[in-house]
Amino acid sequence: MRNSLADVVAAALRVLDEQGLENCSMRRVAAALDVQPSALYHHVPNKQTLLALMADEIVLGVGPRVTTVSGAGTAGDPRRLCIDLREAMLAVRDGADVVATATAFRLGRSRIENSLAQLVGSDGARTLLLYTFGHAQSTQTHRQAAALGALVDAGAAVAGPPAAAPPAAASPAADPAAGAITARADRPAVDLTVDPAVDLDASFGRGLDLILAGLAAREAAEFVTQ
Amino acid sequence: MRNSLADVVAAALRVLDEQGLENCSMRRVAAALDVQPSALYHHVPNKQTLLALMADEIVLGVGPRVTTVSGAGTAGDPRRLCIDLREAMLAVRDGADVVATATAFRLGRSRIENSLAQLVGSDGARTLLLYTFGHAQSTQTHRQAAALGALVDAGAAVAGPPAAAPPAAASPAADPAAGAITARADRPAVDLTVDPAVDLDASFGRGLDLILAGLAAREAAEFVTQ
DNA sequence: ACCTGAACACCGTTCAAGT
DNA sequence: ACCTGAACACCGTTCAAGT
Repeated sequence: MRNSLADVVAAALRVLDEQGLENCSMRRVAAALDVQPSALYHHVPNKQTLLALMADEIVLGVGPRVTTVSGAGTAGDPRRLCIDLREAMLAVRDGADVVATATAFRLGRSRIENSLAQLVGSDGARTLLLYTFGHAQSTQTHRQAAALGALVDAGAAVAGPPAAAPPAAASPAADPAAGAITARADRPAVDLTVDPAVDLDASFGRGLDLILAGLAAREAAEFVTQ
Repeated sequence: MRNSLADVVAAALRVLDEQGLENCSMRRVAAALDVQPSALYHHVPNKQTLLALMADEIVLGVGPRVTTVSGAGTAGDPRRLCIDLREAMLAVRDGADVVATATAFRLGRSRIENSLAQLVGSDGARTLLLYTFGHAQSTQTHRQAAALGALVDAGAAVAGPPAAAPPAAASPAADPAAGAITARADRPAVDLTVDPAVDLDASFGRGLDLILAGLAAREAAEFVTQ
């Protein structure tokens, strides 16, 4: 016996984290295992299935915390669950895309959506889940773009009038009016990745609170109606 | 003069809608224009830029409705705007993925996020926007999987014990406990695409209302605090 | 059970060259 | 300005065959 399915999934996750989703090919996963590409098809019927298994692995540790210790982490906090989910996805490169896509297939039947549903009902669960996916995917894409832009941007100063929309990655300040202000300082553009105007972790928390406030308001309304 | 940039974008959108994102290759777009693949690079520096232009086109008509006619559509309704945005994305195959990815690059600077921000503030805007993206992407992926599963599923009845997770598209009822109940009726599984347990359009509306309720609650709280 | 080797029908992008 | 033709370094998947 040489490689197990678990080996394949683990190798695929390594490749994903190191090279990103667009470079996470069956051929590269095979290479990481020192094996021919065709060997993977003994373990997995196709790439889509492998991606689904990777998604399961990424969110494996995420679930309701049933530690009955009184204190910070109360049992079954929906806010905590969403934050944990987001962090698990952000922990591996392009993890949000992989998990969101795989979960969409089983919409309404995923383990995490069910956990959330027990805490806040099915409408609240789906809203929280899909908001979390949307925010995580945006965060991850935005950060990668910023990181890539920071590498490119010394050479990208003046390139002539762009006939249409400029390539997204090249121009951090996409607004043409702001271009003249920001462009062409001699200092390297250090703070692109940080971008204090958009602290995405804090932004996520505020959105979460907004949804939870909506749930609380609904509960209060139902109480009055009774 | 033969093809303009607009021609290229239009052709790309046609290919996207007919063949889906994974088949929307530069080579196929070129073929749709009766042109060599290399010709596209006269209009566009790379595929990513083309996708961004397609995204802009998909959401072109979406914006605050400033019709001052008293009645159904009041000026600048955030709920209407999100629904319009979602419908515009769902109207073209894989449109949600394309738009969500392109918008992530300009997070905080997109036209639609700004429109929303004027109505509900920046936190509310981002929450609504990213929830809308998350829900639309899930909806679109789920529907495509269901449609695909409906084609396959006659032959997919019994295939032996799946060592790990089964390919997502093949098994509509992923829960192993539910399998014995649902599996192997002689009738064709007609209602897979409809799936009344998950009416995703209504689901989206309820989540939207939840977020808007949270915003209203926050406003009320601030009013009290003053 | 797990893998090799070869093949098939594809990709995005570059570049010299044409009109 | 817009396009061709050829090339480069890749894809996912299949299939007969080996051990």
